[in-house]
Amino acid sequence: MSAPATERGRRTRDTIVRSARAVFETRGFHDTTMSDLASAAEVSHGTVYTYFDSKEAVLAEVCRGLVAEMFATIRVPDDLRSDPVARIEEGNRRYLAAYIKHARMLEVVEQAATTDLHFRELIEDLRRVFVDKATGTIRHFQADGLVESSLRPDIAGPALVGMVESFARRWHDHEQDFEPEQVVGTLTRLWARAIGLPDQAPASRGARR
Amino acid sequence: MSAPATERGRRTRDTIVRSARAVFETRGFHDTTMSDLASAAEVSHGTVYTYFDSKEAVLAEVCRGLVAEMFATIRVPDDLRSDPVARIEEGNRRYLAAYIKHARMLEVVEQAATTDLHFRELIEDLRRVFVDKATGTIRHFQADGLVESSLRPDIAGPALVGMVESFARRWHDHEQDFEPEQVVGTLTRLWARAIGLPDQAPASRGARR
Amino acid sequence: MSAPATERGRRTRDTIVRSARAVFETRGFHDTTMSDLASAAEVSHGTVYTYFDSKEAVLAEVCRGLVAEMFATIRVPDDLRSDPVARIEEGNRRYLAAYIKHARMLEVVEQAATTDLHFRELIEDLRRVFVDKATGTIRHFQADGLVESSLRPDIAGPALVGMVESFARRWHDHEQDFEPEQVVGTLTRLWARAIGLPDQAPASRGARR
Amino acid sequence: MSAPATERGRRTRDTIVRSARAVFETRGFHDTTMSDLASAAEVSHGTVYTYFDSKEAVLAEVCRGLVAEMFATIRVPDDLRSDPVARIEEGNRRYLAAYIKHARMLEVVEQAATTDLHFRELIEDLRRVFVDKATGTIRHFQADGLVESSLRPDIAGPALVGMVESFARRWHDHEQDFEPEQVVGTLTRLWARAIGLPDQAPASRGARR
DNA sequence: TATGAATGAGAGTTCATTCAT
DNA sequence: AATGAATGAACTCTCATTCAT
Repeated sequence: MSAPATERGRRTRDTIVRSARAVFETRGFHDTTMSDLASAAEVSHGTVYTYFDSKEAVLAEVCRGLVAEMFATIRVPDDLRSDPVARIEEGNRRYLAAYIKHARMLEVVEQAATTDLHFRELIEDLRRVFVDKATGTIRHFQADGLVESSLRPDIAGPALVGMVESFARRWHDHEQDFEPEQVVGTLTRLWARAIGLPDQAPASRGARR
Repeated sequence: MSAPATERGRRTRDTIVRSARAVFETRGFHDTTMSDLASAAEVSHGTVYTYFDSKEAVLAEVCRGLVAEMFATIRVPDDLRSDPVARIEEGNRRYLAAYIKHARMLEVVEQAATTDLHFRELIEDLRRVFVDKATGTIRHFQADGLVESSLRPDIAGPALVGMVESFARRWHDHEQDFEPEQVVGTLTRLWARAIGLPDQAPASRGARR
Repeated sequence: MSAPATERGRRTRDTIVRSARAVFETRGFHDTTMSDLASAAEVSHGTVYTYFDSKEAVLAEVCRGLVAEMFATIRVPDDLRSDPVARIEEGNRRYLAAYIKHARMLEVVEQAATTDLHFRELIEDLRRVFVDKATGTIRHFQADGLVESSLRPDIAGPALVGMVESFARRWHDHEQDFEPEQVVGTLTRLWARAIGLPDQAPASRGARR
Repeated sequence: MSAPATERGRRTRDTIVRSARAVFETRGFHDTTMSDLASAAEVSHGTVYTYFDSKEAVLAEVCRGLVAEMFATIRVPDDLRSDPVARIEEGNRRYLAAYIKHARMLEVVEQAATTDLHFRELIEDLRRVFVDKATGTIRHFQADGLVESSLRPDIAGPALVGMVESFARRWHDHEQDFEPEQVVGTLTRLWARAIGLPDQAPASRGARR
C-alpha cells in the first residue's frame, strides 16, 4: 500500500509526509484530520489513502524521519574524550539539543501514544536507548572503581535520564530562556555528582557563576 | 449550572463524580464518552448535563479531588527533622507514594491536557508546587552554606523534581517491581549528592547493599 | 440499543420501520442508504442509529413483520377438508396469495441475502417450513397408500414447493395477468398428479377449460 | 473500447475475462472491486478500463462465455428418442448437469441482477429458452393427444421448469448429496405425471427403490 | 430534578473512474 | 498498450449536546 512505483508517486508521498509533519506540529495528533493532511499536501482526500492506511500510518512515517534525525543529532563521536564527565557533558549537550529541536513532534507522539499502543512503544524504545546507555555507563564506572558499587544502576540510570528529559521538556514547554551552556553545565554537574564522580572543574565550564 | 439545590441533587452529582473517576481510569479521557459517564452513574444521559457543562467539566471536578488527595498524601509534617537529607528523603518517599497511587489519573489528565489547555495548566500548577519547594530548599541550603552558591537553583530544582517524577512515572508504567525503600534511598542519595550535600549514611538506609 | 423506553420513542421507531419497508420496496436493499431511511421517516440521521445498529438491523426488523404476516396469511385452518387434493389446493391458494402480496419484499431480502448470511438463513428457514410441510404431506399419503412408496419425498417435496414458489416469483416479476384461480387450479393439478393422486375433478374447478 | 487491435491486446483481454470469472465466483459481484479484477489478471488498474467500461461490462463478457457453455451442455441431440418421457428425462439430466456446473456463476449473475437491469434480462432470456421449450413440448403433446387439452401450457410450462431449476439451486446451495440419477428419475417422474403422461417404467430407471 | 429522544456536524474510509505519463 | 497516480462523491457511523416531557 505504501510504496509508490514511480517518481511522481514518490514525490507525492514525500510531500504528504513533509506537510503532515507541519500539520501535526501545529494542530497536534487528535485535532488533525485526514482532510487536514490532504489539503496541506494539496492532494485529494483519497490520495492520502493511496499511500497510507490511516492517520496513524502517516504519523508513523513522520516518526521514522524523526527518530533518524534524533539519533543523527545525538551520536557522540567516540574519538576523543576519555574524561568521564566530559563525555557525560557532551551527551547531555547533544541530547538537549536534539530534544529541544524535536520537542513539539515528541509532544505530538506522546499525544498519539495516549491512544495508540504503537506510539507508546516507539517512545519507550527511544527512551530505552538512552536509559540503557546511561545504565551501562554507570556500570562501567563502577567496574572502574569510579562509582560506588552500592549505587543501583537500574534505578540511577533511568532517574538521571529522566532528569534531563524532563528538564528539556519543561524548558521547551515554558519557553524559558536559559542559556543553553548554563543548562548543560548544571545538569552535567548534577549528573556527575549524583553518582559520586569527582568534579572536573575546568576553568572554562559555564555552570559556575 | 453545577450547584445542586437539593440533597438529592447533591447525591446525584457526587455519584457522577465518583463513578466518573473509575471510568476515566479505565478508559482514559478521549475514549470515555458522556454515555459512559451517564451509565456508570446509572443516570440518564441528560442528567450529567444538569450538573456539568461538558465532559471536561466532569474531569475538572474529578481533578479537584485528585489534587486534594495528592497534597494530603504529600504534606510533610514540619515538626521534626532538621536533618536536610532526612527531609529530602521523606519528601521523596511521600511524593513517590502519592504519584504511584494516583498515577493512572495523572496519566488521564495528561491525556486531557493534550487537547485542553485547562488541564495543561492544572498539571503545571501541580508541578510548580513541588518545583518551587525544591528550588526554595536548595536556596535555603545555599544560604546556610550547605550547597555551593554556584549551583543554579532555577535549573537544579526543576531537574531534580523531574528526576523523581519521571522515575515514578516509568516505574508505574512498566510495572517494575522495585523495592520502594530501595527507590527512595537511591533517589534521595542522587538528589543529595547532586547538589553537593554530604552523605548521611545512616546504617538503616535501604539504598546500600 | 433497539428498545425505546417511552411512548414517543416507540412511535419513532415504528415510523422508521414502517417507512423503511416502503423505501426498501422502492430502492431495494443495496441502493438504500441510512440517509434514505432517515429522511423517509423524517428523522435525523442519528435517530435511526438510536434504534438500529445498521441498515441490516432495520431490514431484520422489517423482516420480522414480514414473516409474521406471511404465516398469518398462509395458515390453513385444520378444521374441515379431509380431501387431500382440496388441502393441497387451499395450501397453494394461500401460499400464492402470500407470496404475491410480499413478493417485492422477498426480492429485497433475497438481495440482502447475497451479501449478508443472516438473511440467507432467514430465507432458508422460511422455505424450510413449507418444504417440511410438503414432504410430510407426501409421507402421510404414502403411509395411507395414496402415493407410491417408491417416490422419494425428500426430492419431491422441495421440488414441488419450488415449483409453486418459482411460478409465483415469475408471475410477479413479469406482471403477467393470469386469473388467480386458473393458476391455483393448474398448479394443484400438477402437484396432485405429479405424486400420483387421482384427480378430483369437481365440476367447479377453474383449471379446466 | 472493447476491441483489442493487437495480438498482445487480445491476450490481455482474455486474461482479464478468465481471471475475472474466478474472482466473481469467489467474492460474488458486489464484493468484487475493479482492483480485485486487475490484480487477479496481474494487470494495472487502468488496463481493465482499456477493454471494459465498467465492472458490469466485465461480468457481461464473462456471461457470454457462461451462456455459451450452458447451451453447449444442454443441447439435446434430436437424433434418437421419440419416447416423450425419455426426452424429458434427457432434458432434465442435462439441465441439472449444466445448472450444477455453473451454479456459482448463476448466483453471481443473480446478485448482479438485483442491481443492474441488464443482468436481470439476461437471466430472463436464459430462462425463457427453457420455458418456451417446455411449453412447446406440452403443446405438442396436447396436439398429439398425449396430454389433456384442458391443461394450461402457459402455466404448466414455467411451473415445471421452475420446479427443476429451483430444485437444482437448493441442491447446490445446501450441498446435499443426492445421487444424481435418483434426482433425474424423480423429477422426470413428477414432470411426466404432472402433465398426465403415462409412466414408462423402464426396469433400469433409478427413481424406484 | 430527571429522562431519554433527537439532532447533525463531522470523522474515517472505499472505490469506480479519469488521466497524465 | 499499459501503467498507476489522483480524484472526489458517497457512505457508514459516532457522540457531544439540546430540548421536550
